[in-house]
Amino acid sequence: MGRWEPDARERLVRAALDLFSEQGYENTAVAQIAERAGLTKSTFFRHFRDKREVLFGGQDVLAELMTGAISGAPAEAGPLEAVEAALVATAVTFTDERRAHGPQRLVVIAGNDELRERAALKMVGFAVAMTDALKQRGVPELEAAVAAELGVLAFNHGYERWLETGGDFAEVARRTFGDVRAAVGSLERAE
Amino acid sequence: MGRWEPDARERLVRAALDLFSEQGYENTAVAQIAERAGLTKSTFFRHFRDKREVLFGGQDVLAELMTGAISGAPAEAGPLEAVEAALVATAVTFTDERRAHGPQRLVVIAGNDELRERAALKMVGFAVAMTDALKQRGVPELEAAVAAELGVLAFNHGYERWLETGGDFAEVARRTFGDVRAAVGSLERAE
DNA sequence: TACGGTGATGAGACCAAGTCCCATCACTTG
DNA sequence: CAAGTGATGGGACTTGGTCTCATCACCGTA
Repeated sequence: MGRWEPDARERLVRAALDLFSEQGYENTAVAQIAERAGLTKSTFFRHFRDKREVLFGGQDVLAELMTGAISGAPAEAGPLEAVEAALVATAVTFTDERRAHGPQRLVVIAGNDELRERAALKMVGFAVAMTDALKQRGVPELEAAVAAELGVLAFNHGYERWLETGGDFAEVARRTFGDVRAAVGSLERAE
Repeated sequence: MGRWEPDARERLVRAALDLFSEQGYENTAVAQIAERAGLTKSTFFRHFRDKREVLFGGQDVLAELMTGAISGAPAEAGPLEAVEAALVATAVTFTDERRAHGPQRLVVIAGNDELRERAALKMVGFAVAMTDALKQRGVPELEAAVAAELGVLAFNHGYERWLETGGDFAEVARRTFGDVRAAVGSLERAE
């Protein structure tokens, strides 16, 4: 796998993130990102399906980790325990490097509709993946959907918490999921 | 408000829906949709923000109905009751005409990533709107988020059910939301 | 009946996203 | 050292989306 300047993909991500922060997402052309990374437009689209995807690389891995954890959970585990295992399983991808540009990334995404749209699709993807994995364990459709949705909610809140506080993501995820479950309990008791 | 051939907007929707069904979303150019509707590309983009939006018109009205119902719910109502009221409040928009092209619309959306993306964003929009409205009632952040998410889940399942069975959407929504709440209960009891 | 105002449309230039195809270059292997 | 492989460069091309200006139908008023 020959190549001259290594890490083309990461250089593109860095360049994109910086340019988006400096001048906004829509004022940045793909050609400009490629140029700053010392590459061309062609190469950019060889690494990323489209302009948005440069900020969402590796999310398919997360979905696989989640479904794997749910399928591999002990038979006695309930749906919510399986979902918690799914969240914990994603912790391996939450590296220091990822934490470094996380906040910058969130700001950029929040500031643009196209990017929020892509983010929403990714979350739906997680929910669908977990729902299917739960159904495969014999969990009824609607219970699976609810459990998965709670999991996604905890994942998002946990991610933000992790960016603020740092530490082990598995720990943060477990705590956040516990908070979500407590919130569910409060709702049920409320009437 | 002068105009010669009336209902330009609806003609565009019809033309788009038919063309998407016949040849697929990505094989259909905006110019072609406009042509079939007896209009031009310019006019299309005057009615819809982008090509996707032709399938999602009027969804902002839904969000307003939801937040309105939550804000207007009696003070004694718990978060889940308020969310149920939000779902019921959207029923006024579920007309026979909407039910007529609903299934066709769902098939088209399911067959294309861009459209699923837009649909996902709309659902997130609902969730955020309901969460904010609940927080304004004094519901804690996380409880509000959970309640809103359960509401969106019920809304989606309810919509599909309504397309299959017909009848009053308010009725279907109430029943579906009840099912979702029951599923939550099962999850809690499961461990 | 003639007039000007208003709102919706048509027409076309223009830019950037994304696709495609082919040439080229670095590096590896026999 | 030659052939092969994988990543890149470059440019043509289509289409989504924006923008500006001209045009047309209708409405109210004098």
